[in-house]
Amino acid sequence: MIDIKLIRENPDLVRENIKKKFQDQKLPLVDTALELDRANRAAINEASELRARRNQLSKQIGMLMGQAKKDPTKAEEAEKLKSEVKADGDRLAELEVLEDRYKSELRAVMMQIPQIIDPSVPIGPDDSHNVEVQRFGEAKVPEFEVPYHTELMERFGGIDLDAARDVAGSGFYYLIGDIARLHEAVLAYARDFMIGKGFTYMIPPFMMHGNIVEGVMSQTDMDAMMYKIEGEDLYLIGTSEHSMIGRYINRLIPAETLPHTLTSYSPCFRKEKGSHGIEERGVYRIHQFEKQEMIVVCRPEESMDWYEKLWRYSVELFRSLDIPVRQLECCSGDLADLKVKSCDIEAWSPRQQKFFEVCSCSNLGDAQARRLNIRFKDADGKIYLAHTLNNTVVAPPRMLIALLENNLNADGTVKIPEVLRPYMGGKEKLEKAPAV
RNA sequence: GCGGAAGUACCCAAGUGGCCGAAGGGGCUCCCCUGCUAAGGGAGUAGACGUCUAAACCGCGUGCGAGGGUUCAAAUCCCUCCUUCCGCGCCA
Repeated sequence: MIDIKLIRENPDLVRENIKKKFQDQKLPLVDTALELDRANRAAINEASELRARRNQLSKQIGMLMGQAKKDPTKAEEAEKLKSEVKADGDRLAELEVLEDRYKSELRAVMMQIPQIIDPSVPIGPDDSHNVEVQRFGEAKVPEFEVPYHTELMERFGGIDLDAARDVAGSGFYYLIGDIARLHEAVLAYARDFMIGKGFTYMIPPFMMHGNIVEGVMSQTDMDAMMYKIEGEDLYLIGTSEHSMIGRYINRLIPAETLPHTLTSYSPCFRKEKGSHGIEERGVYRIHQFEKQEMIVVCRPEESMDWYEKLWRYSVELFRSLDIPVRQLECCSGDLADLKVKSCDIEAWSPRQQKFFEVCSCSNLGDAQARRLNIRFKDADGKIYLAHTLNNTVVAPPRMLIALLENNLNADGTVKIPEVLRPYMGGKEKLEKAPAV
């Protein structure tokens, strides 16, 4: 959400931004917002004048009522004033309804107007125009054939999708034995990696109220992603970012504690509406997965530096697991409405001989902060909206695909990267095992 | 889940319809006094949001857990919800 003042002062900038995001159908919203804003302020002004009058007269009535005990004529005066105040009551009630209506209509419109994107964001209509910025590590194609990841996992007795379908439907999994252990090893390693970078480890709620959902994501994302608990004002989180940012609702953060650099663990639940391609079977796109996340809440002028740091942490982590990656920058049309700038870290798939998304790093600017009222008080006493960022450290089910494929040996075993071995009881490789 | 109590500013806390946007402490800030001190005295201390404004000050409005209602007028009366505490029950 952007500042209404920006629309008042510079509507053309806002329109230009909408065009850059190829959302021309939203252009009329700018005028709608201006109109509602004007009407809203007019209603506020008239209503507060009436309230001021009422307050004043009511005070006089109070005094007259007091005096009426000695002097009965004062009671008549009081009655006269009462009817005067009452006469304004209807108009005030009308204005109050208008105020509420304009306010909520304006908010609804403002929620649809996209965040102003960073000037550095490449312009393009959709994800086909995303830009590869840089590669890290050598993307190798082995001599031997690399099987589909579910087949690899089955080789080590590590997955049962059939039973998961019976129990919860497609999009769920049982991980078993060393694969399950490797999954947890990756999470534990990622957690410690971020703690080593000075981040604070946190485990947030896995459910949240509707108002938090609205604060952290756009309506379209919400419809496509979120599971609601029946009969309760509760949603399952789609990522720990949701409840981690929600934690800051209505907070006035002491400036000296900034930046807040946090790393959170949570399971994530997503509807993943619609059907997906043959390459998204197995544990690639699922309704439930686990993720280690990084969250930063910082001063506005620092958010771009943090953005750079955050995606580099992802690269560093994947490189420490011998997985080649690349940075892919989101173009304007592919950028979610709340985001100022965003990029994906993609891991190399030797089987597909292409990169696939494993991390998503975003600078939300003040968009979430304005929706959720997340502010900080500076040393000079002034109050500003904070900036929020998030990035994946690692989401193990999906990243295991890259891990298994890139560390596959010719003999069919999988090398366990050294950094993970302490979390695997010292084990150096995965070997054939029967499924249980 | 059942029963009971409570939510007032940074903290504690008074306040049951009208000069209450809110007594009194503590804390904090500033000042004064004093050389032996975790002493005494004085002053200040509702922030925030909205509106007005070129902007700021001022003014006005909102604001006593949240949302409704009654009333000329609500911290105060009524309703709903949330949270916390104490019992009982249940459960990792």
